[in-house]
Amino acid sequence: MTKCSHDRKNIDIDSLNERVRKAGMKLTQQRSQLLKILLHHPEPISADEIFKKIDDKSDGMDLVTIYRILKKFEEGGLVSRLEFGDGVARFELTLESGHHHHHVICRHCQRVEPLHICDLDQHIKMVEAMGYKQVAHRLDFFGVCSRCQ
Amino acid sequence: MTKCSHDRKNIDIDSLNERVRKAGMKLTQQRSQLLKILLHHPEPISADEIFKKIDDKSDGMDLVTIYRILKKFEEGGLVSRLEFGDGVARFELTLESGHHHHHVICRHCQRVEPLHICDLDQHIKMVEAMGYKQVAHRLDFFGVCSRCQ
DNA sequence: CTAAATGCAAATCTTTTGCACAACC
DNA sequence: GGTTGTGCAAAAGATTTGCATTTAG
Repeated sequence: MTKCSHDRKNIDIDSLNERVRKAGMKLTQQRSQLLKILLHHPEPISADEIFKKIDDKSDGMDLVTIYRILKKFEEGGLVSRLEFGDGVARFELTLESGHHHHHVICRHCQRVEPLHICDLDQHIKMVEAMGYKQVAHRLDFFGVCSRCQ
Repeated sequence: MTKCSHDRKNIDIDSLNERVRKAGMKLTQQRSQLLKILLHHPEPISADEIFKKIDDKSDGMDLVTIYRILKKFEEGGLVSRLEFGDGVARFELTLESGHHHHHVICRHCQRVEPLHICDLDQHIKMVEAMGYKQVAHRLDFFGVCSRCQ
């Protein structure tokens, strides 16, 4: 039902690296390392989680650097910042060409699953009718997943 | 178009106080003061904004107390916690009996406007079909409001 | 009276900033 | 070579916790 893993396979490190350069950023060892982690992580991941993943491999990269790269990548449109309400920002690769999805978050285990439907045209039209331009939206579902019930 | 101010008038301090007691909490001076502020504030408001409102009147209540009350109120279902992505949690009174609304946030001035339509039945059914129980959702729109364009 | 709530101080957690050094193009 | 990025230390901002004192019921 979800196309997540399928989509993910269509992104490779090379095209990501190219997107870094296209955005006018230098491609450092740290940045490609971070891209690899994002690419292979199935769910939105926080700066600290990334840091711990790297730390385990005694292959240092500073937490500060992670924050800075994530901010740069967000500005460059490579990653999207998500907040699910627990005070920690999580990040995921922005898929190409307007691919757009939402999230289902388990209230119990915090696991995140993507939801690949989005039919909010009438909502968006209404917001535009209220006078807003450049309307974007965020839609998340919270529930208790089958494993946690 | 929005029913916000209308709905708000239908809530009075007395019924709020009653909800505090029903939730098994003591009704302190600080709590009813906080309720009044929430009642008369048209948009979701942060703990610090509440603190400053009170501070202006030289009528002290500790910031810590505000955080503690808001957490209690959230547990008791009196207020809803919202996060719009700037790292600050904002709160609003939970309107009674399933009244449900969303938000339109101006990317420029951060002003929040309520949106009183919600027609996501098919989305919710889909999430339930994925195995989730107790499905709730959050939908926010971001745009540039007419004043800021 | 007694459990619950508050105030104050200090801690914690996430994220940001300053500055010297290193790396990419 | 010069701009851009990184590491380290320290700061900043939001939120939480410990503990003694106060207050609602």
